[in-house]
Amino acid sequence: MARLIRVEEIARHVGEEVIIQGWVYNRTDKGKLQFLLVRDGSGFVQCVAFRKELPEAIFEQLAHIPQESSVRVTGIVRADKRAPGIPGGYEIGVTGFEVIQAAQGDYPVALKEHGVDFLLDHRHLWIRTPRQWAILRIRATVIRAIRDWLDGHGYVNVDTPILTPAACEGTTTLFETPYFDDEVAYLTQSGQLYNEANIFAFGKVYCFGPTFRAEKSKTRRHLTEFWMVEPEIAFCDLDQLMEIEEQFVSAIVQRVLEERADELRYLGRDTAALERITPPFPRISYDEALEMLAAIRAETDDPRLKQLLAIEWGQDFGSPHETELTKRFDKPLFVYGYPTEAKAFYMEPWPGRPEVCKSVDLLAPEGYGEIIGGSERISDPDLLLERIREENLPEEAFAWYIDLRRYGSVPHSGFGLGIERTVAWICGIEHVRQAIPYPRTIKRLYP
RNA sequence: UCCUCGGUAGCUCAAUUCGGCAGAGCGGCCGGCUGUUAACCGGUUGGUUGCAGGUUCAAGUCCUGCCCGAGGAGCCA
Repeated sequence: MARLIRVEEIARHVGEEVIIQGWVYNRTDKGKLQFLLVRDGSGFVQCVAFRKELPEAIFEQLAHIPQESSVRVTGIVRADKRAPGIPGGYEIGVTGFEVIQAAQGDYPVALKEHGVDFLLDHRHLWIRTPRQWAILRIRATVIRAIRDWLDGHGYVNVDTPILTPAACEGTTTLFETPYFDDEVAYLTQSGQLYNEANIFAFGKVYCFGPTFRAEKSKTRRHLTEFWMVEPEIAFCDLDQLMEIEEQFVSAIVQRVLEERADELRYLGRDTAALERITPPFPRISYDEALEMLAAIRAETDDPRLKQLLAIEWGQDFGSPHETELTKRFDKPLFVYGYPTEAKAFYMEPWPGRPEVCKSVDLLAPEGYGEIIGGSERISDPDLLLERIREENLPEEAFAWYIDLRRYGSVPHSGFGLGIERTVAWICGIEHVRQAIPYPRTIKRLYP
């Protein structure tokens, strides 16, 4: 009696008669021989049907089944090196075929080249194709690795609000939404301030969810809605923070290598580059980074690059700076000790150098840019108040935040890791919009 | 907000420096083929050239304005 199986476990069923439920991804018509590539959500498998081996009516139905129809296929599993699919190398010799629904009308997403705009308009269908499917499977594994690592290291998941009364950081643009009785709420751009409250109850915490930035950024690294995991740790200084970050990021990458090898292979990812991602990661200071950039500028003959890399002490790095710096390393790169003026108000000053703060960014290799921003936070209430006043932030809104430093303040640190940039880097894809199921960009709210 | 590139069939694109019958491939449909890998071969289907004006005997092509998209800068994860 044939058993229902999932394609991802097909290797365990060689020689058995099985049932696959799924959708017709592609069909190759060879006349008396039909190849169906069927996907069932867990993988893609080739089903081979010969005219002489099936009742005529069934074979005719199979030979005309439209792309993306839902079907139930019965057949014998066999190993065959020629068989395409994910995992591939196995195929099903069809003994039975049942149509659940024949797809109606032409399917828009052909197995051919399409433009970006067309694909994004059809994102609800595009995610069925193997490349997008593989990326989103890896995203799910990244998220699971994140939660498993944090849960396994004593962190408590404490969720923070998405509707907030004010900016966490005054600098970036917020999405505004009407709230009851003529009030206004903002979509969160970080759970950090709430995380800081939560560590005084739980020690080590993280929040994980969507965050929103109304920046008019149009690049391959930006979305207006993106997911971020933000751990925050009590009794933790900047050095300890970097150790946590490199352990954390390495664990995520290694987990994907273990569990999503088929998907990485399908994407054509150079896995050797990922296998190198183990602690420790190189660490350079902002000052050292500036020296490196000056050296790179001196070496290059490209006037455009010279122009792009121009930077003065006090400025934050742009994308070109990050790319050039990370080119010199084959692991993620820590850059710490940014100028205070370039960073948020809550960052602890460097001892003896108030113009520098105890911040650290983690830059991904291969030009994927900043995947983590973090810092040690100010723990002294008076200093925090002073910084809030310097930045002209509304003091009343931060009353609760200053409270945290009054009742048992401790050195503490935290960071935020951007999920889509991390997934894009691990997958080796060109744009973060493919690393989230339904990307939201400045020009796109559909589907 | 700025810079660069683009918008022609359902999709991807072509249409000759210098205006002259709007085309091909793919997809769909019909037929052929027992090992295809985005199959291949033959036939067939398919157009408000982003929008609005203007110049001209004639505009996809030239001019003006607008709309939309992409990549990048700035900002950021």
